[in-house]
Amino acid sequence: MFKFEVLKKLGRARLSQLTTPHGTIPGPFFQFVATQAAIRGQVMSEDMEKLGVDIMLANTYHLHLRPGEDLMEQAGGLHSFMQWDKPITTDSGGYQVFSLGDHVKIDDDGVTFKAPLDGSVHRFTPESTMQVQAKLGPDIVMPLDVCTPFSASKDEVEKAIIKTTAWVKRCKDEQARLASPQALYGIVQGGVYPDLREKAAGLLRDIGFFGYSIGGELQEKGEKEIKKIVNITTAQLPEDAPRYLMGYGKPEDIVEAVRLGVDQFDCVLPIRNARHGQIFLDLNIEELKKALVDPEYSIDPKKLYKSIDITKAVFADDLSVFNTNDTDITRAYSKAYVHHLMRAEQPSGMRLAVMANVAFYVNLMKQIRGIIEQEGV
RNA sequence: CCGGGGAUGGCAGAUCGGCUAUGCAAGGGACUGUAAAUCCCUCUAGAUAGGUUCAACUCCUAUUCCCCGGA
Repeated sequence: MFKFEVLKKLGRARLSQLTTPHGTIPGPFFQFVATQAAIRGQVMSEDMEKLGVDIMLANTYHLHLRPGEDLMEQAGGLHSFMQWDKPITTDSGGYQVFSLGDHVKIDDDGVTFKAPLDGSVHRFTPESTMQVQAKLGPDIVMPLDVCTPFSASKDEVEKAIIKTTAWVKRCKDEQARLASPQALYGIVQGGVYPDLREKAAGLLRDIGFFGYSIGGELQEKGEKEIKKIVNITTAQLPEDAPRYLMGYGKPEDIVEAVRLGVDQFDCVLPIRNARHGQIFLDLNIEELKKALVDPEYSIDPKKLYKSIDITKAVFADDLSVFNTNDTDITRAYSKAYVHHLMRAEQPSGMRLAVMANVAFYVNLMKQIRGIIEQEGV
C-alpha cells in the first residue's frame, strides 16, 4: 500500500515517488500546513487542488483538542472532513512539546499539556498519539518525540534523543497492534551535535521505519549549523526511505535541503507570511538550476525570488488593487498562475495572497523536480 | 442676533499645568513540524494672536471657524 522509490539523482538530490492509499506523489514535495484540518486564510481544499497541491499536513494535538478524534472518525476521517482525497500527513504534537513551553510537562511516559485555548489539561503518550492518529486516518503519521531547541545543551539533547527513541519505538509497537494502514516515520533529534544526530539516526535505523525525519527547533537560525546538521543526518539515513525535514522551508532553505538529499518538507511559512502580508514571486529558474547543479553554489535569496509586502488595506479592500493591470499584486497573482482560476470569483485579498504563495511553492517544487529529472541520472 | 458647546497629527478620538494616549492610514522589520488574519519599530499634533506661569495642548482674553437650541 505504501511504496517509496528514488527515480533519479542529481548529486545527492533525489527525484522520487511516494505511493500512499490516497495516491502517488512526486518528490521532493512540500506539505502545506493545515494544522486544524484547514488551510488558514479562507482557502478551501478545492482551491488547493486547483493550485496543484499534492499533500497537506494536519496536527494531532490541535485536532484532539477540537473537534476531537472521535468526532473526526464519525465524520469519516480527515480526508472526508477536509474534502481532500489526496495524501495527508499528521504531526504528532511533538512540536507542541516545546512550542507550548510552560504549558507542557514531560515525564518518562508522555507529556501533559495545558491547552492555551481554555486551560484544559490533556495527556499524550506515544501510544495515545498513535491511537488518535489511527482514528484521524491520515496516510502518513508521526510519532511523539521530544523536540529540543538548537540552544539546548548537549546533555539535554542526549536525554531527548534517548527519550525520543524509546517513544518512537513504542509508537511503532502500538501502530503494529492497531494495524492501522499508515506510514510511520522515525524522528531524528540531536540538536546541533553531529555525533548525537548520527547516534539518533543509527538508533532509529535499527528499529526500522517507513521514513525518517529530521526534527528540532530550526527557527533559531544559524543557517550554517542547520545545513551541517542536515548534511550529516541525511548521510546516515537509508537510501530507500523518504527523508523529511520537519518544519523548515524558506524557498532557499528547501533548495539547500534538496541538494543535501531531503525529499519531503513542511512549513507554515508560505501560508503564515501570506496572511501577514508577504508574498513570494518571480522564481528565478536559472538561479534555481545553478543552486541544484552546483553543490558549492551559494544561494542568494534575493536572486532566487522576490518578495513583496501588501498592506492591511489591500486585505480589507482588495479588488481595485487586484484588478489593476500593472501593480505588483497583479504580477504576483499572475506569476503564480492563479488569476485564470479565480476570474469568476471575488476572493478576499488575504485569500488571494495565500493562494499566491501556495502556487509559488507548488511551482518551486515542480521546477526542482524538473531540474533533477533533466540533469540527474 | 441671543444662548450654549466645540476646535488636537492624513482621518477618527482621549487625557493632562511639566512626563509617548490610542486606533486606522503611511513607512519599515519579523515570521520556518501554527498559542500567530499576528507581533515589533518609525513618522505625522494641539485653529490664530496675545496674556498668566519657572513651565501652557491644558488656565484667561480676543479673533476666526464649526455644531446645537431660540428668535
